[in-house]
Formats: sequence, structure tokens, C-alpha cells
Amino acid sequence: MSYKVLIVEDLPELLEAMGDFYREKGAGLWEVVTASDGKDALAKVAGNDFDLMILDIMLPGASGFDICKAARSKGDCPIIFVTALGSENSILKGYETGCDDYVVKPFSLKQLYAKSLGLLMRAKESQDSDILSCGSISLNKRTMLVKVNDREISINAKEYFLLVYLLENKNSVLTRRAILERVWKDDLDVTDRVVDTAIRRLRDNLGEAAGQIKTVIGRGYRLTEE
Amino acid sequence: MSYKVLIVEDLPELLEAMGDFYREKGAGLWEVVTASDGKDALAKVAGNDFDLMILDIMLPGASGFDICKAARSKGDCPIIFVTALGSENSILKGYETGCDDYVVKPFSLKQLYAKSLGLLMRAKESQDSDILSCGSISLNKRTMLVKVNDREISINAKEYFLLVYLLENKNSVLTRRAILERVWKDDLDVTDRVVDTAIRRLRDNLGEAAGQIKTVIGRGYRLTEE
DNA sequence: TTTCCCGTGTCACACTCGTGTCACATCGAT
DNA sequence: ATCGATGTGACACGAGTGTGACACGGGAAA
Repeated sequence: MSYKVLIVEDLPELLEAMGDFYREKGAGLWEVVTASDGKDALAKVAGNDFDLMILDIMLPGASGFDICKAARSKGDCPIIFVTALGSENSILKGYETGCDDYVVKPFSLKQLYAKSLGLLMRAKESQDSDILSCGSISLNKRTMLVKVNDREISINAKEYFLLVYLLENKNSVLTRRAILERVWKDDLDVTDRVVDTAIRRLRDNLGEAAGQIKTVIGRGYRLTEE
Repeated sequence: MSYKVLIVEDLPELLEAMGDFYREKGAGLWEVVTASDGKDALAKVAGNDFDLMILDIMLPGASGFDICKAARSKGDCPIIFVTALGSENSILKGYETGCDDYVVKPFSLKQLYAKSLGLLMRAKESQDSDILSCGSISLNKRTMLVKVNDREISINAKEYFLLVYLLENKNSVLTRRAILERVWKDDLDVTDRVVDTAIRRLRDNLGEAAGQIKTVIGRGYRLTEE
């Protein structure tokens, strides 16, 4: 498995050096895509899913910020900005746009590479932390997909948020009131029994995993490992 | 159950970016309240109970330290300071005032968010005085789970609340009347003897720990360590 | 716009299970 | 030994929950 990195830099020698470094150092870990102007970069962002981006800020065609924004609107892959010495102020703008780290020119390739690895690892972790699971049920909060035994199932909005709440508090008994306050939030002018109905529909859709939702009479519901 | 976070920051774009990040990333986990000047922040601290605060130090109206002090006089919710690059010295003052963590501008929102989650979890765990125990019996009021010798057991609602009362007053003799008033609350038009029955059923379910509930003839019942 | 469909809240009914009560057995104190 | 207090088993009622059906409303499609 290799990770796709986009490197955008308008100085040809530097671009080549960076690309070579990632190709050689990683020994196959990286699939390197490069661009030397803003327009090209934007096109490549649109057409690919990158695991990491390294963006020069000063570019012909479109600034690194523009590329960052375009990338953010698409996903949340880690982004490192490359900025010229003395323009650290622009970094602030970079963080507002949603970058994760930066290096100041001139920089060492080693240092940049170390940051890259770090970000990649952290991104991977945070992706994992988007996944809630319990027994044969798994739910990805980012993609909002729910799987039972690795088979994707489709559930409705209310059921989804109910399931998220159950997963975030697995093994705990959740009272109807608590569920109402979390899942129904504003429109609390509903019967307690809507929770029953929502649980029923969720159970129906969970199929073989329906049994993982246990009823605790007189108190509420509880999601168990099995 | 959502957590209330106060974000105080005077740069409008950054404030908005932070708020959005918490709203989107948390998918309902966070209830975000924002303020852009010290006076507003102080008012909001006074009028709310927050689970987390993120405070810029340099603010118009009142400094982050002032807000921190006001919050500390009220409760002990986790506080993260945001400070500008180069003014790390002020961090020291921040820790004196009682902050729990800090980030230096420019910072990555992901990093800030990770710190937030960490602090929140730690705060939540320290609240785990939710656990009542006596001898081999332990009961978690949050998850409503009961264990005997670390083995989970299931009991009914009445028995559960009876056990909570016994645990909260372990070693004390509890009269039938006292138990009735606490556990039966409104429907007091019942015989004293229902307590006997409830105690019996609780003993049955407690299994090996049944002996911890002692009968005190003529007075009531008592939960002992062994 | 109208029409249809899907998501969701509510009600009615059936049924399970928790719970209160009683009767009787047993225990313990005087 | 006697009597009040408590343990125990059985039973019936009702609260709590599962389930099917229906109505309402908003969004998509025509």
C-alpha cells in the first residue's frame, strides 16, 4: 500500500529534489504527483484522492491557500505549507484555511519528510477515531456509513444518530430521557415512545445484529458487544 | 448528551473556523458557544456551565487570564489557552492561573481538537465517583451496571434503586419506612412487606454476595462489607 | 404547480415481565 | 413455649415494551 502525495512548487530544481527525496527515501511508500503552477495543481486535486499535500504558497496561477481550500472542500487530507522566510505572518492565514503544519524556506528535506510521516500517522489515527464499533456493528462518522459484519446497511437519519449515541456509550444503559435529549434535541415535545419506535426500526435494519440492542426494563436501552 | 464548549477569540475568521470545526467534527458532540471580546466572554461564563473552554489570551475587554479566573471561581472545567507565537512566557502565567493545556498560534485545529478530547475524557473519568461499591458488589450509576466480583449481573429496576440506596448508606441500618420513602417515593400506598420481597429478590440476584445484606430484626436492613 | 413517496410521530393492541400481595413456613427473642 | 418478625413460594394485576397500522409533512420527481 502506498500513499499518494501531491507536491506543488514552482522552482523546478526544488520540485525535483523533493519528488526524488520522497521516491527514494520512502522506497515505494510514496506515489508522488507534482505540479508547478496553481492551475495544474487544482486540476490534480480535483482528479485524485491524496493522502498528503505539500503546497508552496506563492505560485503562478493560484495560491497555495486556494488549493488548500479546494482540497478541504473535498476531504481532509493533511496539508503542509511551504513559505518563504520572513512571511511567517501568512502562516496564520494558512491555519485558518485549514493546514496542518508548515515549513519555512530554506528547509531541510529531512525535516519536511519527518513532518510528513508524522501527519500521515496522525491522520490515520484520527480516521480510525472516526470509526465507532461494537460487536459486528461498525459506523464511520465521517462517511456516515454503517456496516454489520462488513456488509453495508442503510439506515435513516434518526436511526443513525441514535446508533451513534448508543455506540458512544456502549454497554451503558441509556434512559429514554437521555436518548431524547441527545437525539431529538430541540423538538422535545414528543412522546417517550418515539424512542421505542426508533429502536425498533433500528433493530429491523441492523438485521442479524439486532440482538445487540438490549432492553433494560424500567430503565432504557443498552448496546452490548453481543 | 452533548458537551458545551466556549471558544473565545477576537479574530473573526479564526473564531468561525474553530467553531465550525467543533460543530462538524463532533457531529453533535459539541454545543459551541463563542465570544469575541472579554466582556462578552465573562458574561457567558457567568451564565453557563461549560465542559470545556478555549481562551485566547490577548483580547479586547478582558484577558484570557481574567476569564480563566472567573471560571475557576465557579467550577473546574478544563481550559485550553491560545497564545501568539513568541509569547510562550505567558504560558507560565497561564498554568499559575489554572489552565490545563495550551496551544501556540499558529496551531492546527486537529491538534487543538485532539487536546480537547483528551481533557474532556480525563475530566469525565475523574467524575467517576459515579461508582458505588461495598465488598464484592460494585455499581456504576452512569452505566447502571452492577457487578459482583467483577462479574456483571442483571437486576430489575426496583432492585437497582434499592441497591443504590443501600450502597449510599452502607453499614447503616435502614428502616423499612426510610427505604419505602426513598425507593418507592410517590406510590407509598403499599405494604411494608414489599421491602422484604424486594430484598429477597435482590439477594437472589446478588448470588454469592447475598450475605452482605444483613437483616436487623425489628429495625430493618443493612449492607455490610462482607 | 401537483403528485407521490419516504421518513417519522402517534395510537391501539397484544404480550411479557416486573412487582405487590397473600398465605404459610421458619426464625428468634423473651 | 409463645408470639411477633422475617423468609419463601405462588399468584394475579398492571406497568412497560414490542409490533402493526395509520396519518402527517416535507422533499423529490413529473
